Amino acid sequence: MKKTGRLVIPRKTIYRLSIYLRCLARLRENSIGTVSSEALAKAAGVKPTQLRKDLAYFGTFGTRGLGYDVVELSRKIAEELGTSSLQPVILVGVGNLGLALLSYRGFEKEGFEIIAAFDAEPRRQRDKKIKQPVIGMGQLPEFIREHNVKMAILSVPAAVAQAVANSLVESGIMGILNFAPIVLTVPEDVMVNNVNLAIELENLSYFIQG
Amino acid sequence: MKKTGRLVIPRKTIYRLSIYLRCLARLRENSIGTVSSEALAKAAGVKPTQLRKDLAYFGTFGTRGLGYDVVELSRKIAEELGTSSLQPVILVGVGNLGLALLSYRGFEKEGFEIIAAFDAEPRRQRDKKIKQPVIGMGQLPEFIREHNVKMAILSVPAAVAQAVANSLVESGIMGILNFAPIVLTVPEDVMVNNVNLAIELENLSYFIQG
DNA sequence: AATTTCTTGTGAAATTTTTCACGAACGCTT
DNA sequence: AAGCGTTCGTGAAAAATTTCACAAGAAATT
Repeated sequence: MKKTGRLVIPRKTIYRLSIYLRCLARLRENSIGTVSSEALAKAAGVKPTQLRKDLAYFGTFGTRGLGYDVVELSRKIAEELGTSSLQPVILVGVGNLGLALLSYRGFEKEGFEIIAAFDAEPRRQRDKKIKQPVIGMGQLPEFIREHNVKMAILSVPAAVAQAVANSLVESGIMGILNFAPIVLTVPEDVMVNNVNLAIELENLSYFIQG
Repeated sequence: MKKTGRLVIPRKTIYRLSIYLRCLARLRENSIGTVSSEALAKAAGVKPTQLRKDLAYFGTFGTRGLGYDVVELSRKIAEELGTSSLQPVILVGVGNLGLALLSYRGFEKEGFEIIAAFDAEPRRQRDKKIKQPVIGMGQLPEFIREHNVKMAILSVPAAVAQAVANSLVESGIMGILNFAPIVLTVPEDVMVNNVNLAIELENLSYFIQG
């Protein structure tokens, strides 16, 4: 009963696949060769059946009675996520948060590299800790096309976020990680993921006072 | 048909309430006094019926034929979220990301203040842009109790995240905004929100290459 | 004040997501 | 090689969430 036709995988499942991948990486570091759905699910904070359902969307990799081969499963998930190859990313908006993200090196070891930063006032390049060039907004479209960049981190003020997003999309950006606290309007085939730290804190705040 | 007994409001709804609140703030800045569910929903990126359902969880505030009073609805949502009062927050782990978050002033105007930072090596206080004191981990429990802090931002390396989380919980922290790329195990009444920027990028990457 | 127009609030339907339950497949032991 | 104990894969059930459809209520208009 193997379906070769690619099913649509829910967004939530994709998120969880990323989590599984990180748990598997830790297992691999500890030289663990095989893992059951129960153990991996526990490490990922989900139920075993959910893990198995998630994997079932794109194949069957386990061995009954034994579990999953850690290396093989890692490879399959990475392949499905398309994380195998490095993705160049640009960052737009070198304010407080933008600068913070640039100085954070955590992306690199996960397969992403911020290759350049853009700002309306590029002379703000005062911070020595960042290695990326800070370029004026005028050169943004040209840079995106030349380097065939598909993903952008948007950390500009809310007031200009939509305008900048429009420009990004026009130049060929297909995915935006948006830190501006507004809902961006983009064409259907462009993907936006929102991150709003204030909302996360607000959310915590709600649930802890019940 | 008014229910006085408090319904359990789904987590997703709480997230959206935060979004509505920000949209309403923008309307207020523009001196708009009244808004329909259709207009507000569009600004928030949801369907009108969903907005109305979300609000219905904790009351009925609209006027049929007219819409919602922007100021009143803001107040009601803020009240429901418990955002009315300032919440003190601490940050643990002044590495790259932690330092980045400290220098980011975006929380303040949203009702949260990072009152102190902690690190195993507090002498890392090299950055002049941050105003918060960086304190040794030894004083963490004492500080939490003395200042009655309930929320913490966790930006330590994955390897020590669980241990630090345990210590936080023991000292009385009830909500953790976790940037460490592992799933924390905490008591049921403690809330954890995970933020993983690499996963967000990975997720984008998946959907743009379909 | 009656009528029209608009927009909310909500029960019901539809959809999505999660969980359950169990047959099937495999390794291990005897 | 037969039997036992695990653990996967998956159709079906359950739960959660979203959307629909429309009655009801309020303002605006004539």
